[in-house]
Amino acid sequence: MGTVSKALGLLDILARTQGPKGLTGIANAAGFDKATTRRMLVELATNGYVVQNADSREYELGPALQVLGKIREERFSLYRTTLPFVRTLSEQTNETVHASEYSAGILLSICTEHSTKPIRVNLEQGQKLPLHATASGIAFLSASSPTFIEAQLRKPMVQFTSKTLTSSESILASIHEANARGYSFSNQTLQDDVSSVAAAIRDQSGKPIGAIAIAVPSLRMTLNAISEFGPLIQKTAEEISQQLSGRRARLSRAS
Amino acid sequence: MGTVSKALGLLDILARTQGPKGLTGIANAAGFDKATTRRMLVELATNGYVVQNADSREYELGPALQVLGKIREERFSLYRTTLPFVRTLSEQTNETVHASEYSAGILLSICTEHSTKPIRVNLEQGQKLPLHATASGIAFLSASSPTFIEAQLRKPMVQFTSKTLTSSESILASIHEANARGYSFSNQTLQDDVSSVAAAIRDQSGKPIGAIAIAVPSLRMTLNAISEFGPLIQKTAEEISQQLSGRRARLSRAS
DNA sequence: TTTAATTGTTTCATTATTTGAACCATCAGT
DNA sequence: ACTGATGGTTCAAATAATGAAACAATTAAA
Repeated sequence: MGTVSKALGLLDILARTQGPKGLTGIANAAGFDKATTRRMLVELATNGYVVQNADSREYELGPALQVLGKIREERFSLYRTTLPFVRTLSEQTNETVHASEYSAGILLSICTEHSTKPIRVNLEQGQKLPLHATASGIAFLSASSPTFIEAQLRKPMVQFTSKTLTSSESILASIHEANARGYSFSNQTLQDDVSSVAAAIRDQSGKPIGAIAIAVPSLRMTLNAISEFGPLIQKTAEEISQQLSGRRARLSRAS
Repeated sequence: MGTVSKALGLLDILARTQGPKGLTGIANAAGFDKATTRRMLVELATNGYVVQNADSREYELGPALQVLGKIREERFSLYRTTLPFVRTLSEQTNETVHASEYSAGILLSICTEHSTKPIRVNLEQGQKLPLHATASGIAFLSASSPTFIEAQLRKPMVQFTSKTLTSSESILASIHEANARGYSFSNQTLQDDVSSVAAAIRDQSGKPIGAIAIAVPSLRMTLNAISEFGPLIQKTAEEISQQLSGRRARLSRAS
């Protein structure tokens, strides 16, 4: 692993843990030496990616991330487009709904709205969704080219739960099912007791760029629920894809 | 410069230039070798910080930045707090208004609203504001501790325009003036034909954490304008500081 | 108050990664 | 087919990263 990835890993740690963290805590979490960790944090700090509290000496995410995030959002905002859809879908179903964007072999959850029910699926900001072990991933694959699918299936697949599918054959079967139905379905493949339905979001050319999913406690994911949520998520994904392709002109005319 | 800083510099380049960029373009802009640049871009890409268009092979900022930016914003959002103030101030004055946050020796512009006048000050997203050469910086310094000021004045100060102040004495004089008036004033110290008034934003303890400024084409920055904008920016900065300290409880009660 | 323990910071010889010139591959235009 | 760009790859040499250990500073315990 290169030095850059290690440093970026520190950002991930700061993002995942709530609140600021001390040097040794970060070093332990990352598995790096104190000295190494510190040098990286200092370097990140001089670039504004983290800030160190002058009193407590603890580190936190820095303003540069906000700046870059906002620039990225202005240029290409799957987030902005999906947000209203995710919201309404979550209100309609009162279940957790999330959109994700493909990047570097995985889907990155970019937009989540939680159910208000006492038992609900909880999703962290920026949760990583492996292609082989999530409904979103299967939906994404089912909208991908055969060569892409092949390449992904050749990669090693982590077994997250006892129900995670890790063989090419079983994944291909899921993909075919998803293609037949128009949406994908996963049952506890990434986390125990979580089931999801998902559909791919596509760009103008039809190439998938992400996915949207409804994540439900497996208890509530009955056949009835599937047949209600499935078509819903399929329709929503299509609407988002359409808005991403065609409607830009119309939107800018209106503003 | 460490490898990490170099890689982060690439992100900066992608942020500054509009739209995607090819490998050689980025390498040239950064002044690194193609091979070096590529290795870094690949590493950034595998972490989601940049994405490469599969067809054009061009690179762009990646979704990880949005994710981290949003997490940071949730935890500590000077941006969210200042945005409404920046907006109303910009409407009131019809001039460019921007807020900035201190990080690693400079102020980072985090929130800008532009004037609608044909001649206006234009400010890039994430513009870096050196402490010695901007009204925001002087305002920030004038709210800082003597030891901090001293440390900053010992650093080398870049001469951006013919009017940039680069001696400790002249900067100290500006700081004292700002303290006397309650707001700072700069005249073409960073860019030609741009004048600004600014005031510091403080946290609970009174320590400055950023600044807010009105940036005006020097032509329009008359004595009248200064005496109108100055007290305005001072009052706004105080309101923001108050909201950052005390009002969190009240706001959450209201929601 | 003294002692011990914890955390942050610096150093420096060792080690491993980064570097960049040269090379190859691919594509677009002539 | 030739030419000039651009993206991508290789590998010995150069350099930067590493981490154990020492040190400092702060906090907790005795």
